[in-house]
Amino acid sequence: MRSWLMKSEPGDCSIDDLAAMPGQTVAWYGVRNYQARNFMRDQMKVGDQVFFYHSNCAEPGIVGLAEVSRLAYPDHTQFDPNNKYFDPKATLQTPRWFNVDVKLVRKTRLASIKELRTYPALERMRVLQTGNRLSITPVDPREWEFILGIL
DNA sequence: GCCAACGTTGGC
DNA sequence: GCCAACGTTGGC
Repeated sequence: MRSWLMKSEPGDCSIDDLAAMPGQTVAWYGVRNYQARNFMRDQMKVGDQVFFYHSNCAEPGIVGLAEVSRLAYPDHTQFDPNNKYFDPKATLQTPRWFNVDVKLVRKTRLASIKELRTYPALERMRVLQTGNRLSITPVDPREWEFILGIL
């Protein structure tokens, strides 16, 4: 089992939005970055652990634990011309974008990016590197355990 | 709102 | 296949 960090803009889907979803589950559609897509399509398994992270907001940071609840399948928004994630180069036969489903495990306190940066144990964590823009990053097992310990 | 960092696009 | 221009991300 692997561990991941997945960013979501709270204005788009916050941890409370996730908690209010049927089954507390959300389809992680809209990823349009190949590296992030490949993580979902090629590596994520049902049961993988996820830190749910709020990005591009007043208080960015980890706000909950989640898990992968469905293997990657074609992202339906790529086929819809009226959707902002529409991709004219994608077809039903050759979809370009995939997403997993993510299910809430539990909300946590906010572990802000500012706080996370204070821990030497996390100084190599992907999401804390300057210039990192990947919305999905693998989390080292030691980093996962460390963060669980401070939540 | 600023802007640094990064990914993508497209002309050559 | 290079690389400049452009668009986006996301912390601050």
